[in-house]
Amino acid sequence: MNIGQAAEQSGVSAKMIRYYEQIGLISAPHRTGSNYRVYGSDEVHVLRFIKRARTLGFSVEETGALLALWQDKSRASGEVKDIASDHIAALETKIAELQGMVKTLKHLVHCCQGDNRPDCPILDDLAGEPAHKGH
Amino acid sequence: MNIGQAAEQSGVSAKMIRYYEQIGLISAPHRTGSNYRVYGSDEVHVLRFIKRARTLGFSVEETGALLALWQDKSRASGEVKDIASDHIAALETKIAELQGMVKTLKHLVHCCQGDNRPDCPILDDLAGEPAHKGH
DNA sequence: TATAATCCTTCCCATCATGGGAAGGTCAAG
DNA sequence: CTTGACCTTCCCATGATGGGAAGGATTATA
Repeated sequence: MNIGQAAEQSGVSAKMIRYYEQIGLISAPHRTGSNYRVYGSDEVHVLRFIKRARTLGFSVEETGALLALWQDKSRASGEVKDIASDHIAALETKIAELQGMVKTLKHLVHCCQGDNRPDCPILDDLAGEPAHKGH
Repeated sequence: MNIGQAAEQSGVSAKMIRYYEQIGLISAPHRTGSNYRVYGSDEVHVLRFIKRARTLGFSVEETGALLALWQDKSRASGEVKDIASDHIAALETKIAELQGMVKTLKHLVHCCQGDNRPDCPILDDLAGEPAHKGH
């Protein structure tokens, strides 16, 4: 199968398949006499694994670690659990950060009249000016 | 004041100040005879505004729009409110997405023994295999 | 005053993951 | 045998930031 089919079956674009090969995440496939990459179901399976990991927010580097563990028959599941747990913690930190932003912005929007007057507490906040009215 | 002081007083690195100038977010400051950039308190005020907006997760482009509204005395606060509201919606979408990832990962981690046995439901999920045990 | 340390300047490169597109070779169907 | 769809490699762009080199300017110290 050519790279186009492999892309379609795995959900990973042909561009990205070549990129993953280039950075060593996947190994170089066989080539036809005319230099086309040839993939089989094993390779597509690997690509699907990568796609799923990326969808779950693992970085390419983390995905590589998970892939190595997946392909290592004698691996210990503890390592995988650690990677996943670390990733959960990182995601939760990010979520908390975004929630902090939302909270602040909602407060500002709530204070803002949103009419045609130039007075705007959102801009005042950005400019570092003290709030004039509590709520 | 030189760029170093302006950076210190605004919390924006000298590198980024030059970058913001380059992309037109801020205007080019005066230069000394020896080609040093010179900043005053007005410029620092602008940089603080930018810093605050970036901290709240606005993109540089959005920050530029807010900056223009801030500097436009006849602006309507409704425009600002719209930008902020859109940004809140985008943040909330992102948060929901991350929460979805966390939920899936927590489920997988919960199912994983985390011991030295090679059996690992997390990897099985990534590989697209059906789960064997409910919970 | 001479020299060293600290600043400033521009310029290039790297990140991370992805896409766009050009120039050119290959293959299959009509 | 032509046409269109595919493949190849190579370069460039994103967004926001940092690193670092090479060289000029200023400031502090010996």
